[in-house]
Amino acid sequence: MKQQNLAALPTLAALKDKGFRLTKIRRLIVGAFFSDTTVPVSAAELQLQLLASGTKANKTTVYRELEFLSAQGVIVEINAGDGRKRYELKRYGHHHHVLCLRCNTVECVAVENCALEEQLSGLKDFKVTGHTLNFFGLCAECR
Amino acid sequence: MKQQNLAALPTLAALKDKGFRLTKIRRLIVGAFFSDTTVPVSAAELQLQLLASGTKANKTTVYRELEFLSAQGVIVEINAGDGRKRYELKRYGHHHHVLCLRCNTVECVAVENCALEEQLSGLKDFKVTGHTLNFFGLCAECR
DNA sequence: ATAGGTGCAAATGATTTGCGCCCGG
DNA sequence: CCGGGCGCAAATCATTTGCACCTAT
Repeated sequence: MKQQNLAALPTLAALKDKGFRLTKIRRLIVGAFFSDTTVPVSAAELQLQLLASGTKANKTTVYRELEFLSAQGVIVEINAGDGRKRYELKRYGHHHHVLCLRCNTVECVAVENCALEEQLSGLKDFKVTGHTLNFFGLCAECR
Repeated sequence: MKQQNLAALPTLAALKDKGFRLTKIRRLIVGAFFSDTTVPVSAAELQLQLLASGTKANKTTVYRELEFLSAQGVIVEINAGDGRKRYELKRYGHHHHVLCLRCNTVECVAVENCALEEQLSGLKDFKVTGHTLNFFGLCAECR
């Protein structure tokens, strides 16, 4: 059972190189992000995933690990606008999100010809460093 | 002092026509949205504005009024991604927001050639009804 | 008078923090 | 061994809800 999530290994090795420990929970969480690369997860969902795979992790620990992995640039925070934050693996392909207004699930999408930051106007002295773009609607099941 | 916020009067009249009461707090809140049309406000900020203009309003009342005005289509909810919701007057000119990462202020901006929803790809059966686009960066004071 | 509004206090829900114990290197 | 990690409980913060009182119409 140790051979799963090979994709996570370089990231784990990098963390270790930086002097951080590779605890069981950390391995599992990083592994989870690498095994499900399509849907951003919330802290609670991640805690449930761990539980489902047989590991009880404290809520606080999950929050702290998400904060840690964000700080390390492994994952990024997604804010869907419903109360909870979600996280996904940081990947350099730029993309955006689609949210179902009924069931609150989040999907990733691409936008063609995305050069939004160059198209801003009316900005007085504002240094833009990034953006988020969320689409809202109804997913296949909720329509 | 009764002649201020003339711009709010049609909206107030419309609410009255629908059978809702024009209480002092309601008039003041609608008036506040019409008098400062540039910056989305949070519930707490709005409560402070009322206080500053001499009216004590309960936090709960402010939240309920914001919910009410949203439901009536007078204002719209903006989610900046920091914990708090903000609201601004609903206007039909489509625009987006710029957030300062340091002081969390929000400004409104226009994006040229904005046809985002037509540019989505890879969406399986998702019915898109709207979007939010937030830019992040540093405002003039925080740079 | 009467339904819509308001205020206060308590509940909720997500996230954070303090602190002592534990374990990976 | 020892500092980073972990769990538990309590604290925060924004927002919501229950309930009794108030007031615009």
